[in-house]
Amino acid sequence: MTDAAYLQLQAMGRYARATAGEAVLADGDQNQIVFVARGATKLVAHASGGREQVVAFHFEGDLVSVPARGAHSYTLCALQDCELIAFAAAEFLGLARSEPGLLNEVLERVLASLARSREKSIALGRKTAQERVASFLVSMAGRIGMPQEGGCLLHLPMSRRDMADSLGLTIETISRQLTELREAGLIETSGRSVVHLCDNASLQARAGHLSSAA
Amino acid sequence: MTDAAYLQLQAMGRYARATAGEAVLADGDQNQIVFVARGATKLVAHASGGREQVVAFHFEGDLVSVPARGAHSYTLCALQDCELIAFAAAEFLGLARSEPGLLNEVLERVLASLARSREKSIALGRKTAQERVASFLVSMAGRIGMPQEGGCLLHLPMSRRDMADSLGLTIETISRQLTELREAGLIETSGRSVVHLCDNASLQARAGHLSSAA
DNA sequence: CGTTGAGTTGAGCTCTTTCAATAGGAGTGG
DNA sequence: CCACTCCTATTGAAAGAGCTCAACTCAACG
Repeated sequence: MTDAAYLQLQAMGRYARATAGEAVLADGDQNQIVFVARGATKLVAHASGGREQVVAFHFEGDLVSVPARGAHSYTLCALQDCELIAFAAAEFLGLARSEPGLLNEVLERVLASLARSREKSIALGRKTAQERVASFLVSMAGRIGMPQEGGCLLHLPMSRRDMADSLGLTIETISRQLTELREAGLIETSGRSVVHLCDNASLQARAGHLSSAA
Repeated sequence: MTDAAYLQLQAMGRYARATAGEAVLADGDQNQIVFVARGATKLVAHASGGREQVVAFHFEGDLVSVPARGAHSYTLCALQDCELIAFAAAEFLGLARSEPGLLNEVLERVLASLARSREKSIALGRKTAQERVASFLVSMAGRIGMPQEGGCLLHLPMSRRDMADSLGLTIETISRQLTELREAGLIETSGRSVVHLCDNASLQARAGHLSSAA
């Protein structure tokens, strides 16, 4: 990227800090692009009747596309203390047009987001509660898990409610499924947010993933 | 776009025809980008146990990103007779890098796909059967509906099974909900695939959409 | 060390699914 | 053009997965 472009980017980006639990960006009238410099966030969609759906989680280094308000409204919320850089999507893409490298990078990240969103659709549309929870753990392990001998260690920054709102379940069901997975020896838990995945292969099987041979 | 780029694009694109019901593109080992020149398609994800989730529908002029096989496999299927142009995503993006206009166009379409995918997540995660069907109709009306005085006319190219697999329901539930909407006077149906939306406002209310005042 | 909110566990209920039977549409061949 | 057939869609009754409501337990923090 050229220095000039970099400066422009800095000029149009709004830097923001947010403390855990805080709404960073309420739904506006235009699309936003947000870069998560530090921390973790959730993108929450609001439907009628106060129902909420967590549409995506984001971690350090992730890029988030926050849609303008339409049939539903969206809010970006901090799960932990965060540092964020927000851009109006139109401006950002206008600049990026003259910076193919940047544009390409953004496109690849957006494609990855799309792929994750589709995986979520599969879970929400066709999987049982247990499969959803297992899928969630496997997915999180891939994004923020710390590999250990004989497993993977997870520090989940989100609450049971966040998981429930992400998986289309209730907190009670999340709790019950975690208990079942624990009793099956697939995971170990410690406190509210630490999960140790003991048997990734079995977990993937319970996640309803296609076996690679299929 | 330059002529040279256009020629390159033509050279790397694979043209394909498909008849209704046919699988156009089984899951490969690399991402694909497909342009729907004519017809309509569905992108189907396969989970264990033969379960299928329709992840997206596409119509004439749409661009589809078909993911490589991962935890689930994806198949692009023709709903009607189609003409398609398929690219290996890596090649396509390589060329697009030198064509910012093209890249930008692709990015905007992918962002639109992401937004639709998220709307689907809301439906699958937090909406009742009736709300899902109403949302589906409203969404389809926006994409392929023909406005009429006092409503909107829809020719749905997909079967009840496709709708069910898209909305995370069964064909029986789809049928029952359509009946309810018909009896409530919100829609009229004719044959298998024609639906007339009589009252868009009420339909949006039943879709669980946020009222614009909220 | 107590308080408070988050998480877990249990029992009954609801919405959607499942299973089964009927009706309807589209295409075919007489 | 109509009758026949097959597959899709509709409708009904029973079963099940997850939800709701309620009580209890635990962990973090002052």
